[in-house]
Amino acid sequence: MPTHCKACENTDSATKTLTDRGVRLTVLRRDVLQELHHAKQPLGAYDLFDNLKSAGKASAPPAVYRVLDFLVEQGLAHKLRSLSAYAACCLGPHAHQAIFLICRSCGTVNECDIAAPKSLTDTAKSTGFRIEDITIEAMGTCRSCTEAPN
Amino acid sequence: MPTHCKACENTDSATKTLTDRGVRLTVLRRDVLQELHHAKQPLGAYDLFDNLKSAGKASAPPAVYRVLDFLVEQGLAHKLRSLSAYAACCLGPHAHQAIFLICRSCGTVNECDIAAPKSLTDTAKSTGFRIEDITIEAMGTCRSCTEAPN
DNA sequence: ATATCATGGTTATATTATAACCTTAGAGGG
DNA sequence: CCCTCTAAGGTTATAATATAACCATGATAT
Repeated sequence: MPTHCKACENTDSATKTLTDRGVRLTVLRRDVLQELHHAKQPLGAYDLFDNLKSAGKASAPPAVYRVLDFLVEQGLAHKLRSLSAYAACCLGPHAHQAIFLICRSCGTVNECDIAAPKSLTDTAKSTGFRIEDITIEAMGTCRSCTEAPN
Repeated sequence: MPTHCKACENTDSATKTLTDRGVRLTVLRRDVLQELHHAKQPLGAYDLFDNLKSAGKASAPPAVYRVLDFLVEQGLAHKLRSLSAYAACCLGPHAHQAIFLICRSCGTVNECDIAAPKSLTDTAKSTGFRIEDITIEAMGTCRSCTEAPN
């Protein structure tokens, strides 16, 4: 493994963010985050669990779920509800509205930093609904899978 | 039960749509749809199953899941991924982009008929991603729960 | 040093969803 | 009207996802 691994750099940078926030960065948390950063696709909680387990790094599912909740809370990972899976945030560790384009065919996910639709925030505002969390996910087929179907 | 039940009317209207489409409307499908229309909140597959089971109308979970898939396909119901639950579509049986405001506190859901954010469709177009299905859900707190917290 | 609290371990189980295979019943052709 | 074909549903078992509840450990702060 070369020194210049983009995924590791991302992990390091996220790690630094946590430290700066005064939040505790444990080995397990870092391991999970690292796995997510190295994955080409979102990983299910049990994918993560199995990997960490094999490496002698995780004990049981609850540990993994706790870490995932933590990472999502900290804005370092996202839960993709359409997949029941998790992905490292690739847009910086600030809270943001992320939108996902998920390819049904190859499973890759494209995270976009676009604002919530105005019509949505307008509706919320006019009905007095306080938005706390937005999920926006588009399932479909990415260009390369369209052009070179399996 | 009075003759003028809004939920029943909705069910009838949806029912008619199916018939017009030449799609088969079975007793089970109608029962599930009716349950969804009468529910104040989205129902989980097992909520539906338990209710139908008690009424001697359903056999086992797969039957319910099959009906739910069917109803979603036909645009008569929606799956709310944030809740792992299902709600009758209250906007007409045409395929449409629905957006949901889900109150964490009282569980009620507000279905809005707003278009997908332009920024999303633009991004998809520019990257060659073919969108097949969009999930947009906002979790939060509705006005009445904000004003009269439990 | 020790009390406190966040973290993780552990066991068990809840909840959501589907695979695989068989039976029934409705639609349509003869 | 009967037969065939197929869509729908029944049935059993199990997979996949997630959490409850309680205990052990180890960092932190005074």
